[in-house]
Amino acid sequence: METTAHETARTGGARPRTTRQRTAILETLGRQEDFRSAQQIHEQMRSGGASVGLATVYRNLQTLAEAGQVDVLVTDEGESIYRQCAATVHHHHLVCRVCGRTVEFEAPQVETWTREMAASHGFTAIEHTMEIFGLCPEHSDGEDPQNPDGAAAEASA
Amino acid sequence: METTAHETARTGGARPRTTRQRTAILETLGRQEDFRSAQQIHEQMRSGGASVGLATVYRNLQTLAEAGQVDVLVTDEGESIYRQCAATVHHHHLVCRVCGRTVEFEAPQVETWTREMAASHGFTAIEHTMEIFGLCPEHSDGEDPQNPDGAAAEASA
DNA sequence: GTAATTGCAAAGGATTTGCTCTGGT
DNA sequence: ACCAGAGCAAATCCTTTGCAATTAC
Repeated sequence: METTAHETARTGGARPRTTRQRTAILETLGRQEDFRSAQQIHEQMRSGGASVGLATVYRNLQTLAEAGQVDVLVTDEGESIYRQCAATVHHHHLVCRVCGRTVEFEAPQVETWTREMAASHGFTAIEHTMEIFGLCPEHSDGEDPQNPDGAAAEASA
Repeated sequence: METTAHETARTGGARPRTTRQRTAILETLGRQEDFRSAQQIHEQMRSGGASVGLATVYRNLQTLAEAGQVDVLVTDEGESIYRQCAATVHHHHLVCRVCGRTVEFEAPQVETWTREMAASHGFTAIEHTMEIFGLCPEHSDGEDPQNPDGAAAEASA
């Protein structure tokens, strides 16, 4: 992929440069408490007066995601949405279908259980995804318990 | 589901016409024991001698998915993959990252736990997704012949 | 006979990539 | 100065859609 001749012999030796755009993106992410798509973030930044290219936003989000600095989710429409999470360890999300508000949580027992279950089938190198969607307290009152939106996994704001 | 009966439009059901293509698609799905993308299915059908348009495959898979006759998963690359599952009730999947071999399973305790957890945060109308990926027994030891990328970047959450 | 279905091919939408220019360090 | 990073547009990829020709019923 990349044959870097000049490489600081450092593990994962990518040292991110502090550019105006990168800073702005991180700052924007810091304000979000919900998941947003790259395009939404880009548009939001522009509205806020920042001058950033869409490709740059995509590239940075990708980098940040790989670095584990942001969490990524893929909606059922195949769109990637990002969020800067407080937790740095493996965790899951409880997302409000209406406002996108997100609660992070850990589920040690689920981790254990899935691992055992998978192992019992002879599977290794196990990984998993788990997301919970619902209506947050603010959007629960008097709402229809049967949401017309089937398995919608949209986090629109 | 193959009863050739005269159904009055009562059960809110649109009556799908029995076309050569639709039949072929269903038959192909019946043979699969793993998740496949629309394009893969289409190609496979063509290789098998069937003459079907890609759009038709997409349209039918969409219809079948809505009807609950097939399960859909969205990969981390945003591609939709389909599979005709044995279980008709809510269930999850344990999928091999190499060959796609899939094991269906139920996880009542997880269902319960997530429900309680979400409720404790005041959330209602709870729904969730959970998929497990790994390497099946056959692909656990050796390397991945197609994906020289052992550690997949699963959108863990 | 009539309307649903098919089939291209063109259109869409999200994300990536080539290449040049800019700006950190 | 040097090279990672930014920008923009063209290029990809998957999926959807418009519309005439088919075909099930």
